[in-house]
Amino acid sequence: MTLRLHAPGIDLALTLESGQFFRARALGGGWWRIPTHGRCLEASQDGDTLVVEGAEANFARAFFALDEEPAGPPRDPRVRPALDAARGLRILRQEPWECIAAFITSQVSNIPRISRNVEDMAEAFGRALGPGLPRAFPRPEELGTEADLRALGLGFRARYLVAAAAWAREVGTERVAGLATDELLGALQRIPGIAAKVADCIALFAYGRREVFPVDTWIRQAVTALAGRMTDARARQWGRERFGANAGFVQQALFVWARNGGISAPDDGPNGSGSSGAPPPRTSPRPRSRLRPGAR
DNA sequence: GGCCAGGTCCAAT
DNA sequence: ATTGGACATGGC
Repeated sequence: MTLRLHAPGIDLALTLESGQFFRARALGGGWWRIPTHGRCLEASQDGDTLVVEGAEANFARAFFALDEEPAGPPRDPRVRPALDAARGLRILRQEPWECIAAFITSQVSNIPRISRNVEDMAEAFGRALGPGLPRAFPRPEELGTEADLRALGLGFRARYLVAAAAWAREVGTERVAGLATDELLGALQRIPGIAAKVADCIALFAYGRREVFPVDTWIRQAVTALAGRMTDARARQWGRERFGANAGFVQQALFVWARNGGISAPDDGPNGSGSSGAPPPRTSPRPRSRLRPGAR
């Protein structure tokens, strides 16, 4: 069964490689394999049409958030370059438990490693989805012990993952789905290993809360370039107040933009204690990892 | 081979 | 309330 879904302006490759979801793999020919929500679908794009195999329309529309209003014009013209760089980006609606685990895994890491860690957890503990297919991400009760996870290379995150799995089993990810956003964030932050940044990512990428503005090292740099140095907590507020219902989208656009070298301002750590004397500005931002320039 | 990474927790101001 | 280190491992 092949689905053709109207997805105006979408850039599927950008969406799947923007660092919000870690299990999409390019199959070649513009096709992607996407294990999510306990199944494996395939997708490609034909202009404004999303072509999907292996899922029913309602499921695909929900995962790709196709019924959402596209982000309106930015209130702040300074983010225009970032939004241009991220044209076609969509925010997916991920499965909450996998999203929780993935963003715990993301701590002090990088996208290639996060992807590998998430894949390793699936291959080690997940249910088989079929011959030749990747495994599902393990359910909370299937995730291994802390020692198992350390053996997979998860490091200090292993303890947090085990705690989050216990929470997901005992409380359940659906129990908090109806909470107001700040209550949801509070509930998530009661899990050891989840603080503001990871909670924001989960609220944004799994619970559809587009009004949050997760602040990581890249966003810290972007906000510094746009509005000057401030603490992460302030930057988070700044983004929420400035971009309102679009904060999450703008944040992800800034993330893509910053990682692609859109920033030239220096950065000095999470608390904005910048050296008062003007430091020699780096002339080049540093040759950081690109977002695979070859990939569409 | 270092440096630093989609952070968080804890102890010491 | 703010701040510096520790935490495990691996990309580049």
